[in-house]
Amino acid sequence: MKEKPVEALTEREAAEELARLAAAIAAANRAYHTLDAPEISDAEYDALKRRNAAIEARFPALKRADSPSDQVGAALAEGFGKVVHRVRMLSLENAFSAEEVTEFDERVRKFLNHSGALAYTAEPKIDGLSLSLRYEEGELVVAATRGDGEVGENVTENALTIADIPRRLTGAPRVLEVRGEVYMSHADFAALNDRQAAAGEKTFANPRNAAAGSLRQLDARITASRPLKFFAYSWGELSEPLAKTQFTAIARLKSLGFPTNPLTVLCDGPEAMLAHYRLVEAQRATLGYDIDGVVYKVDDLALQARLGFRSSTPRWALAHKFPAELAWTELLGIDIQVGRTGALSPVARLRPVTVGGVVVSNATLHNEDYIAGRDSKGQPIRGGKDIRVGDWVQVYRAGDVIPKVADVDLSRRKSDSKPFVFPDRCPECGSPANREEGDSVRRCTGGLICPAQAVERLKHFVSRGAFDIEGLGAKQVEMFFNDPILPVKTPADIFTLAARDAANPLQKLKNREGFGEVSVAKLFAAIEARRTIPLDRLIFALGIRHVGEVAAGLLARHYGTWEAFETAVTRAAPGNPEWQELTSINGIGAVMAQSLADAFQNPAERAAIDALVAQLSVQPVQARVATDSPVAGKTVVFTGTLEKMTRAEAKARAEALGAKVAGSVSARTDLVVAGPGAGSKAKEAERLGVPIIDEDAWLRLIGA
DNA sequence: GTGCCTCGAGTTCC
DNA sequence: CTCGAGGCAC
Repeated sequence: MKEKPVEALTEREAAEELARLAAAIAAANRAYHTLDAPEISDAEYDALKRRNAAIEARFPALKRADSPSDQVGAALAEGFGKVVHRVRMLSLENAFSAEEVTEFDERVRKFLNHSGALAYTAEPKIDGLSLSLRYEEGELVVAATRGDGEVGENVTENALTIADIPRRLTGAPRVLEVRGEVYMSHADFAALNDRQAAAGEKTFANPRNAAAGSLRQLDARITASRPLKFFAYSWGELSEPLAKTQFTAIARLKSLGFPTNPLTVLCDGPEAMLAHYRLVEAQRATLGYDIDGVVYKVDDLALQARLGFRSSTPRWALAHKFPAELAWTELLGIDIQVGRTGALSPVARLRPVTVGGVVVSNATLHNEDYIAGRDSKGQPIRGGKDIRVGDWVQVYRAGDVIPKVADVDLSRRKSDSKPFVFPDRCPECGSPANREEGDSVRRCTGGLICPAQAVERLKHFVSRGAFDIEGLGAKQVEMFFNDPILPVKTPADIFTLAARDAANPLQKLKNREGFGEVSVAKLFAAIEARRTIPLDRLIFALGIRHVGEVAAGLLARHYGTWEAFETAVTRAAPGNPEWQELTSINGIGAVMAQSLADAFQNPAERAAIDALVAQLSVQPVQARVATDSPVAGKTVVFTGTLEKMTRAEAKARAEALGAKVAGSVSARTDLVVAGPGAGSKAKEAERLGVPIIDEDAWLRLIGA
């Protein structure tokens, strides 16, 4: 692989490469220590470690929690290496009705400004786990699970044991990432469970869990003994296109030796798609493997490219799900949980029941209104039936995951049952729990006084997008929160843990049950490493209401430094210049601005924030460095008629290249793209001296 | 004011 | 994963 000099790396490239190096070094370690068969030479291994160290030296903020430079070459005791997907593995938008399918087709055609019918592929949606197989020069080099879509787990050894997956391809593109689903057939699942039971091992709840559990075995020999299968249905990075259409691309994958689903067909529009859905549904029981719906994709790959992606799903695909499985059970009780924002969430405790292959004993009841049988607008749901303890309730798993209560059997309701009374005080701290006007949730007003809120905020603080401290997860936070010797009540306390432990000669953390010398040293090192924190992570970690990961990123990029951010939000009040600036940030409105001002202007909250920041070195964040696109960071306005694409499409493409698309021309506009019929906006641009180009020039500029 | 599109927050089970 | 709601474009 040709390497870019460390000096020339962008931050993003550096982060990606550090992740790749961590995975490569971990894999080499594992191969060396556990398999007795080093895959790379010592010199190559040293080169990887040197490069890793060089990149870390230039970008200290990017140093990973699992950095290889912190490891002494020891084999990783557990876990798989990480793989950064070159092309993200996305999820699909879901639909549950025929109406939503026709709407999908309309939306796609509107986006493309396509008046005629469009062709789509339709195929069964296999209920397994997705896998990405990377082939280089025809050799399988990496197999990775989906993970969170950005980073998956390296399961190459395990994937190589699956008979359906070719090790070697002939006539394939130089780089080819094949994506598909690993699954287990009903017959194999039943036989496996029989074997497991006979051997006194645990059995699996359903084929999907069995497939997932089998693929994620640390010992590949166990995976080899499990009857896993594979269907290819998509692809990631390619060195050259596979075909011009989805349907022929799948045929190409088949000819390369991958199993593809025989129920994949080409449809000329929504009616044919729905007909195929009904056909697949009718055959569902006899297929011999689990499916949970039908997937539709725009067939023309050029059109797929034009449609592009939303934040986490492609615009050109839709998963049409089968109706969820339902089950009746008894509602044993209703508990109230308190979240980090103080939200009181009711949870149903159920007599355990199997729904869709999994035993469910808890289900969400959303909020007060849901239990009462009305939605937040006062409209009756479930026919206005309320939910009472002791009722027989119908449960399903929304999206096959989250258990919910769908219905109540009034005929089985006991005559002495009483409506559930939602508490108006926090069950954890006793503070009043109020509902704000127009809000559907009741919130504890205790703030930091409420132990439940305090501990949930700490959990948020150490969560993945925030400080993400290895060895300090939700469980440990809860333990330290209640610990009499080394209490952690606020985020700042985390950073004084090591010093407090050192100052206590008698009851050292390392001598406690569940801790040892090594794990304590690792924990303290992980905390130390996070003393240096990028501004965006810090802002997110504060857990300010309405300010999530994305908003935190916007704020960090706008203000750049903690000092600038802190000054601005401390001063911001409706109408003043700081407020104006804050709300002028695209994506930050009045609600978020008020929430930020509230947090920074409340003395107790402010004290906690100041104590925390005093412990940290906050890394400034540069305004988004220009990508290699010529329009990155530029503000563009489209006006007049666009002939080669629709407005929505032009906007999406421009934004994908890092440009900001505005609706009106101002002094801050960098470029106006004017089509025929452009009127006042073009005139305004002329007056302000903003460059104006036509659509063709725009397309050339962005290299389309 | 209305209608997208995203984001934020809360949730379950393995 | 889903719901509710914030933010913004039309």
